[in-house]
Amino acid sequence: MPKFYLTTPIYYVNDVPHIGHAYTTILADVIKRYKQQRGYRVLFLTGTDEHGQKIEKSANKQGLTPKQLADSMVERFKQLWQTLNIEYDHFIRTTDEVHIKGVQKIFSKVKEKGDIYLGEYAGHYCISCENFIPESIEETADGKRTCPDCGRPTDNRVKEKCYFFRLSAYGDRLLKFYEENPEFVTPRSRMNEVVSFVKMGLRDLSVTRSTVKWGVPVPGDPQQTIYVWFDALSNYITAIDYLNEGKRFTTYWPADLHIMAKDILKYHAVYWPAFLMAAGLPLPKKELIHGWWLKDEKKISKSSGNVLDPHILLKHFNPDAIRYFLMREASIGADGNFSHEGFINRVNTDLTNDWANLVSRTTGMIEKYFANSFNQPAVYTYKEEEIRGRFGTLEKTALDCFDQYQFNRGLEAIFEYINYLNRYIVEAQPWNLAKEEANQPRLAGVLKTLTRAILSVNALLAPILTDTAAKVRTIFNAPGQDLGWHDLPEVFSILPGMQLFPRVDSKVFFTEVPQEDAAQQAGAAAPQGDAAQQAGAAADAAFSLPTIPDAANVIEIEDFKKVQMVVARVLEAEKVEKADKLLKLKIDTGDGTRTLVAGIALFYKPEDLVGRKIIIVKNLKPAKLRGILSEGMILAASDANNRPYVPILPDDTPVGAILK
RNA sequence: GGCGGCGUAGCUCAGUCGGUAGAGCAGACGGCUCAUAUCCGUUAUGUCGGGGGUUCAAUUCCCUCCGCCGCUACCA
Repeated sequence: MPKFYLTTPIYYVNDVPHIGHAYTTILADVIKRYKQQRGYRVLFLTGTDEHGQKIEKSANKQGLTPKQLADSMVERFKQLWQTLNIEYDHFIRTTDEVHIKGVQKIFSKVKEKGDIYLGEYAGHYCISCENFIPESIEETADGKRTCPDCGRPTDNRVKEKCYFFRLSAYGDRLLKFYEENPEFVTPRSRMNEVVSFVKMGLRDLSVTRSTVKWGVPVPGDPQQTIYVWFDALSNYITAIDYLNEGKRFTTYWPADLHIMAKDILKYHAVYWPAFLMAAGLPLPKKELIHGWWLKDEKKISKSSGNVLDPHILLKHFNPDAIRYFLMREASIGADGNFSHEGFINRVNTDLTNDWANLVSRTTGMIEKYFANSFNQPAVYTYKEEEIRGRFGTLEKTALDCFDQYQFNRGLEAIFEYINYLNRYIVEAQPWNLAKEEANQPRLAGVLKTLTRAILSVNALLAPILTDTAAKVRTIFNAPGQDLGWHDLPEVFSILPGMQLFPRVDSKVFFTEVPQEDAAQQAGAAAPQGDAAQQAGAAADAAFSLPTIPDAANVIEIEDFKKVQMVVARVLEAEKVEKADKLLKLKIDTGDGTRTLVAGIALFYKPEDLVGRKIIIVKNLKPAKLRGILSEGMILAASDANNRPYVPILPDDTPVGAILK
C-alpha cells in the first residue's frame, strides 16, 4: 500500500480561525479522503504554531501564560475541524516535547555541518511580524523604522548576537532542484516566482533571537531562542518522530504534499528545502499553493473588519455546504471570492436542486411504485448502457482532475453527469411506465439504473460531501464507497424519507447571517463569548494601532517639542523616475527652499500639490531616496492599507508657521 | 521601475496550435408532475480591453497603449 503524507501549515494561535484556515484544512481533508479511496495509506498532519513574542505579549496582557493562551486557541481550532468533518491524523503543537527536542536536533545537525554560525545582527525588529526590518528601509529621526509588512513603527532597535543559517550557500543547489523538479511548486506561476526570488540572490538568515524568550532554546546556548521559521517549518518532520527517526518518520518522510496559501510560499519553497538540504534530509515532493478568499471582492483582513467566521456559516449550513462551495468555487492558484449570494446560489442550485432532488425523486418513485424493494426482473435498453458508459467517461475525467487537485473542474464534470441523469428521468417517463402493469420490468430497469448511477456518483462526491454521501449510502442500504460502477443485489430495499440536503431560505440567510457577521465584527459577541474568543479579541486589540494612547505610549511635552512642524508651500512637484510611489517636491518653508521626497505618488498627482500649503517635519534627519536627498517629511494620515491622506491647509495659512 | 499573468455574454469562467465563440448562474417563453415550487426544452445579448502590424483570413500570432492582479524594488 503506497503511503501519502500531507500537511497543512501550522496555524498561529494569535489568530482566531477564519475561512482561510478552514479552506486550507478542508482542501487537505478532501485530498486525504480521495487518496484513501485510491488506495493510499494517508497521514494527514495539521497543528498550531504557538511560539513568539507576539503570543508572549498577548498572554501577559491577559494575565495568562503563553501556554494557557495557546491551549484555549488550540481547542478552538480542534472544535472547528471537528465540526467541518476534518479527519486529521495528527495535531502537532510547537509546544509539544517531541517538537521542541526535534527542532533542537535539526538545529544541532545543521550547526555541526557548519551551516549555522554565530554572528551579530543589528537592526530594527518588528514584534508584530517577528521580522527584522530590511536595511534598505531607512531610519526616521527618532531612530525608528516602519515595518514594510504591517506599516507599524518598530519598537526597538535590536543589536544582538544570534545564529545565522548559511542560506546564501544554497542558491545554486535550490535552482538546480527547481530545474529538475519543475512541478515542485504548483501552480507553475508560483514556481516562477520562487525561481526569480532565488535568482536575485539569497542572504543568510538569522534563525535565533536573544530578545525572544517564548520559544525553543538553542541547544547549548539557552540565551538564544530558535525563531519563527526554523521552528515552525520543522513541525513537518518533528510531528512524525524525527527525534528518534522512528518508524513513522522512515515510513512517511519525505512529505508528498505541503498545502498552503500563497503568503507563505517563500518560506516553504526556499527556506524549508534549504534547511532540509543542510540537515541531509530528502525534500518534500510537492507544494500546492492556493490563493486567498476574498469577501465580496475584498481581501479579508482584520484591519478591514471583514473576517469571515466559519462558525456563523456552520450555524446555518451543514459542513458539506461549506466544503462543497469552497472546493467548487476556487480554482487552485486564483483567489476565490466569497459572497453570500454566490454561496447560497451554488449550494441551492447544485446540492439541493440537482443532486438531492435527483436522489429524492428516485427514492420517491421506488417507494411509490415498488414499495421500497426490488425483487423482480428488470429490462434494460441501449439507454442504460449509455448511462453506464458515460459514467466511465465521467469517472476518468473527474479522477484526472482530482489527481491534479483541480476539484472545481472535477465537480463541474460530475454535476454535468447529474444533470444528464435528471434528463434521463424525463425521457424515460417512469410515471407513464407505472400506469401499465406490463411495463413493470422496464420501470424496474430505469429505477435500478438510476440507483446504480447515484451510488457511483456518490462515491466520487464522498471525499467532499462527507455527511451527505453517508446519508445516500444509508438510504440505499449500500455501505462502502469504492470507486467504479456500482452493482446491486438481485433483491434489495431502500430506506426513503430522509431529506438529503435542505434548501436554504434565502430570506433568512440574507437577514440573519449578515447581522451576525456584523455583530461579530463589531465585537458585540465578545461579552458572552468563551474564553478563547475573548483571548482572540484581546490579542487583536493588542496589535491594532492604538487610538487612545495607553500609559506606555504617553510622551512629555518636551518630547513633542523636539519635532518641528511647519507650514510649507509646494513650489514644484514631479514624479521620481523609476519609482511608482515617490514624488519629489520642492517646497518653501519660509526660511528657504528645500527638496523633499514623499511616498504618495499613487494617490497624489504633482498638480494636486503645487501651490498648496502642507505640513512638514522640518528637523528630520535627511535621507536619500532613489538617489535624491529628502530634507524633511510631509505629514500625511495613513489608513490601514497605507494609503496616504495629505492635509491641505487653507490658502491664507502663512508659510513657515509653526505647528504646536 | 523590473519580471510574470490576466482582460471573452448581466455575473463566474471555458475555449480557439489563425477561419468572427461557448458552459453554468441570473433573465424571457413553453412543457412535465416522480421530486425539497424541484426537473426538462427553447431562447437573448458579445466591435472576444483600445489601436496598429503580419495574413486570403486574427478573438487566437507580433507590436503598442489602457486597466487589473501577483512577485520584486521603492514608501522619512
